[in-house]
Amino acid sequence: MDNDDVAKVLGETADMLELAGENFFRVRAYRNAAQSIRDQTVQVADLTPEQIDEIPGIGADLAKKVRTVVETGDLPLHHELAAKFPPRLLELRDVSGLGPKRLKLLIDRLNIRSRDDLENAVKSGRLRKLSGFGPKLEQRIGESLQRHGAGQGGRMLYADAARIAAQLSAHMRNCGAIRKLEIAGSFRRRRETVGDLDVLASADDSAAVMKHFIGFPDVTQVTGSGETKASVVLKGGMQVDLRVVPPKSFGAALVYFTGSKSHNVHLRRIAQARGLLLNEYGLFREGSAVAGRTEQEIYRALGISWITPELREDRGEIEASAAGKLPRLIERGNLRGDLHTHSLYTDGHASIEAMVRQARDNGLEYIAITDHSRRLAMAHGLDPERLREQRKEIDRIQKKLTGITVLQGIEVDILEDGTLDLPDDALGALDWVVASVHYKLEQSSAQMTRRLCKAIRNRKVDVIGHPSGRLLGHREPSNFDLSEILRVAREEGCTLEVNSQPVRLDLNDTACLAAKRAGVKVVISSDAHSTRDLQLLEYGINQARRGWIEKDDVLNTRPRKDLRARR
DNA sequence: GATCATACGATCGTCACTATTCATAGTGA
Repeated sequence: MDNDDVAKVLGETADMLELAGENFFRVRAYRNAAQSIRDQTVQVADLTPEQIDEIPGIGADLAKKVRTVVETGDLPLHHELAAKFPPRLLELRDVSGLGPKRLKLLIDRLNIRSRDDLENAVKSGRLRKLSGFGPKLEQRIGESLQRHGAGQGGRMLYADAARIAAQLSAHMRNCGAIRKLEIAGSFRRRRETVGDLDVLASADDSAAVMKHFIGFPDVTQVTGSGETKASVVLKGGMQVDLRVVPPKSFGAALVYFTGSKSHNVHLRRIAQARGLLLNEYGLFREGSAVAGRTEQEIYRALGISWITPELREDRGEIEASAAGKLPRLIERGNLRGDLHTHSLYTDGHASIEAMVRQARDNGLEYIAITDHSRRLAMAHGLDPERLREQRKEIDRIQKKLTGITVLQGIEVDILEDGTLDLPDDALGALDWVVASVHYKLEQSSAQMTRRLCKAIRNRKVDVIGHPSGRLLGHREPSNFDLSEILRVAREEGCTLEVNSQPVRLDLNDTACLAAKRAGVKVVISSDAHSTRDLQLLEYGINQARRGWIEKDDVLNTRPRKDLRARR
């Protein structure tokens, strides 16, 4: 059990307690504990009960329960509650417009037990007849269901897939028969969501590899198993396919299974034009192998240089490679600072000092603390008065700590008319201003374009945070005219954020590419709400790399003194 | 269920928006 597993049990317990009508504060205690555990940088499994008790938000009772979860993988309370509700109920948690109260009503009155039940109830118009429901709610719920079903198509966030991939790779490495191992597919291309994992192994004894693979502890079902191929379903529903190939074909298979499909089609066309045949077994001329052992070998034989998986979408990378003009993509080591982070002043879970120390330990030269502005009441957003208090604390910390520069920033809300949630003089006193939209995201494209452009034109604004506002699997991006936004950003010298939260990754890859082509700089930021979150930069980097972003396209690769050319 | 602290019992992020019972409950950030 790692921290995320433990947190998941507590979080689900909270959900079910809430549904059972439990005291709201008890529910929140479980939720807070789950969050606290997610924030930990050490594994709770390695801690004594006393040490667990010291984690904020965890008292004697929950500490005991955490130990139980760690030791048994389960919690009696969780078990008990789960027995009271339909087994597939938790899949309804994320439906927009459905909270615990309405969900409870649906279970009790309409005997809704799954997504399918709910979908049928919506279709037959039964929802609107319930007291408290009406046509509009019914429609909203129907739309949300559709978005979930179609939009993500059962895909998992990259970060979640990465966790599974790491565990699986560790397991597979214990298999002596394996010579080489890669997880290919969209995971290797670092797409923002991943449908399934394609594991590729090279070995002479494939039977031994098969056996070892099926023995992975999280396997719940073996859906196929032959001599060189096996498919399993893991706990949590992720499908994993394994292919075992001989070493002489490993490179070819890796190209083939990494994709994308359109990239592969393009490669095969090039092979054909040269009188070659490319497939998953190798590159052949008149039946005899020309290449196949490594990817490099294959690309070289096709007359182009190796292309990093993130670029393999047939968006011009093959032409660029042929012309020797592949971009030198941004790397984690290029980033000097993080320009979007939160602290206890609003909805962060760590003190400013803790955030700064962690950033320094991570090798950053500067960090901007950018808490929310007052419009976000739930986060206890800052007004000018509290901003001044925060400035004093930052100054104090800056005096105490060397080796890192602390900037005072803000994540100021862009109000619905495009004005900002704080007056210009308050913003003017700050070192860094992120401006973001957090509500009324469903405006028309014309309205949203105007709103964002107005914010961009405000000279106090340095960067637009998570520009589209999307939440993968939960909320569609808002509509706006990207080329107009880019035109104005370019004109004004304003930058756009690549937010590294796994559920955001916003700008997305194609928008990154559009920004680069429009001459607009991006800022890659963690939007960290805890010290642990500061590591999320990795995911923003992935997305930026998929969007052809190079070091010079990214503002926070510059030294602190060169950050604000704009004002 | 955790935390604070007149040490047992009170307190625990807030507010805008939506839909419906049009003043209020529920949700969402």
